[in-house]
Amino acid sequence: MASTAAISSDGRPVKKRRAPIACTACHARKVRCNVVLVGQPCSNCQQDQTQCALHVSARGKHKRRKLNKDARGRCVTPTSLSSAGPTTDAQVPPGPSTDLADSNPSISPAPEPPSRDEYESRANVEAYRNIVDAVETSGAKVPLYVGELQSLRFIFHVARDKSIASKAHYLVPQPKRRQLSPEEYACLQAKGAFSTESDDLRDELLSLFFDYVYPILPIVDPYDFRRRYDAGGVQSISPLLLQSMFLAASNFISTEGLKRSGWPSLMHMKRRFYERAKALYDFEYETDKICLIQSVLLLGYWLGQAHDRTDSWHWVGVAVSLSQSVGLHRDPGFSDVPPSQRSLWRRIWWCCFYRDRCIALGMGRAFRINAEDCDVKELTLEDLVYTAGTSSSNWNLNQESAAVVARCNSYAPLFLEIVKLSQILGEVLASVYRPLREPSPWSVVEILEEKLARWQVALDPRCRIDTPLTSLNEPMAMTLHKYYIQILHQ
DNA sequence: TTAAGCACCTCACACGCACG
DNA sequence: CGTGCGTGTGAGGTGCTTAA
Repeated sequence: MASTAAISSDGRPVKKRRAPIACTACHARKVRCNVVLVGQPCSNCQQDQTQCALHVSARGKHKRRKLNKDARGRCVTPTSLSSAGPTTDAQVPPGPSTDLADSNPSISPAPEPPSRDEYESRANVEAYRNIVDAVETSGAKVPLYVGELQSLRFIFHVARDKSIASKAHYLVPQPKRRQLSPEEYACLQAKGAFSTESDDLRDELLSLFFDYVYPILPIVDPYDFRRRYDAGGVQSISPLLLQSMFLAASNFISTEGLKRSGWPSLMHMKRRFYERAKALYDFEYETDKICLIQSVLLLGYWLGQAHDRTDSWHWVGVAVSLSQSVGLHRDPGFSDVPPSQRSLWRRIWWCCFYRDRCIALGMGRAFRINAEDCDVKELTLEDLVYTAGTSSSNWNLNQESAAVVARCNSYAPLFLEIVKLSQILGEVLASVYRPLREPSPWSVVEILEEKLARWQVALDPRCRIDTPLTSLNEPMAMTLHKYYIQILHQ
């Protein structure tokens, strides 16, 4: 009755499948609803100009009675009668049974045309397979995250392709840069978005970046960055990333450096770097999401004014959102992602984590990252230290770049401690920021105090302000960062 | 055209059985 | 004995059909 046998073009009866869910209006009128096929509003609601709301199912919420063992087998219900009759497609058990039918042509029914649902799944599988097959091609790669088994990966699951369904992270060819219209290009040019500054100022800003920004926000791989910079010059660096690095580094420029640069004031300089980067971001110039995340994290260094819509809070939110969209919050597991990429992704994720906690503390708001939704491995020294080759002379970098990478290596323990402190800070914030809950009991405060005390005891000696200098070559910036950690702790 | 009775479909859970 | 799979069954839901 419900599944009426309509007649197909070749004369065979075609079973009409029921919709898995009907809208409240169709449900009330007891008429066929196509909300699943066409989306809201369904055809009936559209025709009647009524609101199309989905009916909340109570299925599965009712506790079932225990079955009477004796009654089983003897009692023949209408359901069991219907099951004994001609099987509907819904009653065909999934998996091997269909394969068995396929292997025996004598008992296999005539092939049926795919249903609409099946057809759409096949088309999606094909589309995603093309992406996955493209992984083998050479050239720049960007991450693709297909989520959990109940999301896009479900499509692969439908296709019973276990090798695909077991992975969520992929590296796929980087999409081509969007073709800018002449007006857009002229606008970016007018803002100076492609300006690389004079050689002296650029080198000074990049040097400041790696000494003052990188130790507490190691979002780029210094070896990879300097190697590309040495080989391909400034043209090999993304304009968006470059302007963002300039912005972050300009906070640390000396008075003499500012005078030499020719900019009228520090504020003027920072505003221009920010406007250039923001213009590149708004025109969607950059297609590599990893590069986008690195850049927007740095844009968080723009403090702006009280009424600014795009302040640090905004940019950290964008960075966290983008990171989650490419799956940086999840461990890549068995995915074919090389170790160097995994390390970089981990660093970027923990940078997001640290900035999220830090901005939440500074602005007195709730943090965005729920630690329970993330299973990224803890950061280690190996993720932050470039060790290939025994000495910097083997690194295939020029002398200046090798010195930068060596200094970055020495800063590594600082960020490890910052991450540990951020994790405790998150717990402290969660215990304080409870608008709808009872204040945390004193016992929780004591536990957190103990955690902080334990962190201080276990603090890496290289990060302590009371530890004597290990070497006369220790950079001045190191001392500054040690004090920063102490302030963060207090 | 609309309202509603009711056949039967779908889902989730209980249970039995095979297998390691 | 534990685990996984297949099957039976109760409950909720859909929508065909018919009467008003």
